[in-house]
Amino acid sequence: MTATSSKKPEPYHHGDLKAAVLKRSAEIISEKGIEALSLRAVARDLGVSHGAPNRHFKSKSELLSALVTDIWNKMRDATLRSAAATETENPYVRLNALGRGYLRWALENKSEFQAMSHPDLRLYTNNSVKDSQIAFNDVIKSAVQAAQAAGRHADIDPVLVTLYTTSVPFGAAMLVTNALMRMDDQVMDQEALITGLINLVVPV
Amino acid sequence: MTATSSKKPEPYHHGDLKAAVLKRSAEIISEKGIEALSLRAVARDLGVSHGAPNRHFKSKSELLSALVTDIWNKMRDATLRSAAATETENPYVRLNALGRGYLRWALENKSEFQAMSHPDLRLYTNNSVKDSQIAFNDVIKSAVQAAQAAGRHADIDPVLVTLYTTSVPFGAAMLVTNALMRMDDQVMDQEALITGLINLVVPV
DNA sequence: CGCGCATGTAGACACTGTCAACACTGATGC
DNA sequence: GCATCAGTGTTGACAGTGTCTACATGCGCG
Repeated sequence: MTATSSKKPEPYHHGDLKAAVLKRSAEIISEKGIEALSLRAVARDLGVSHGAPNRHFKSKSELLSALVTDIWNKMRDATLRSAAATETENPYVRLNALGRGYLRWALENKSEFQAMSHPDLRLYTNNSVKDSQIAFNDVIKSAVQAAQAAGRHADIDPVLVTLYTTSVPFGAAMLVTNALMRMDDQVMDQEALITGLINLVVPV
Repeated sequence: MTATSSKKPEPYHHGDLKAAVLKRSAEIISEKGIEALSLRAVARDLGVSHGAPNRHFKSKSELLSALVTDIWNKMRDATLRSAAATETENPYVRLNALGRGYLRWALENKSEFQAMSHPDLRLYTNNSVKDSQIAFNDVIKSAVQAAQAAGRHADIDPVLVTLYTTSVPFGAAMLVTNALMRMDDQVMDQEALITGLINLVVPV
């Protein structure tokens, strides 16, 4: 029955179940989407009893929060890396690169992106998730305001400009990954779409 | 026990259970959000056995599809009404009004808007939902192309321009209704936000 | 060495969607 | 006018879920 029946007697304590649960959960989300994630399924996959994960996560919400916090951070890193790669101080170029980096990450990590914005997270807003969101939003806000200082929509309420600037890559990612918008024949190359779209919001 | 115990003997057949289920489901979504919707809860609310709704909806998915189709249509009507109210043929003004109408509807019908874009709908794409989406997207696409013909981003791929134009109201609605973006102190009047935001995408 | 606390197990509970077997009702065909 | 039968509602079952509690185990610290 058990894979390691002869060699290891499957030690009573897993060793690092918490990390294993997080890892396997992330895999399931990537492979089958966040809908397919269940505590019991993860426990089964790890050859552990159904109640074991509860020792490490008081609720499914808590597990989700941990996962999504991690996803937010990975997204932020990818986005910032994309901006850093331009090696510029031109705020337009930087903002443009941030937008492209964000959108590219979302399209290439569809499941994670969907998990980030999953409605289940609305119910029990963990603070760590909120903190990650705020940290990322602050980065964007700064970049937007730097561009404003350089003349982009200089005379408009920064809150409005930030919302506008954020809405495009985010909204496009949602529309495309959720197939809410029919992309006729998607003959368009993904990178061309990313560049073309972001250029409409932040011309360089 | 039953409310009408003496007068009506609670007839075996409900009369129009299908409509009642749809109505009550829509109410639940509006009041408590789509997460709180369960077939059994609806059945309880209607004083009917837990299996009864299955006679009218083979699955929860089917119920959701019917609900969301209806929501899409109501959203489309509200949006088109907003555009019609301008009584103009200027494609810029019309497109701007469409954007404002869409965003206003989303903000004022938060639960319905969230239901429209709920990931559960990804699983089993009913055709009626798809048709409603396509019908609405076609309207938007036409309006966008009319504006292109009048000079707005005239030399850019229409697919790109449509995605861009749609992303702003949609993305903003998602960000605001899901509280994914921190709206600092939302001192800003809602109508000012709507107008200001849409003016950034479709200046008039 | 022994004890305590963290961890894992096993079972129970309430809830969900879905299905099949049964019951009732109203309309249709004769 | 009556039998039949499709439509509708009921009931019970099943598998699955998250969460809780009582119990078992074993690691590490005093």
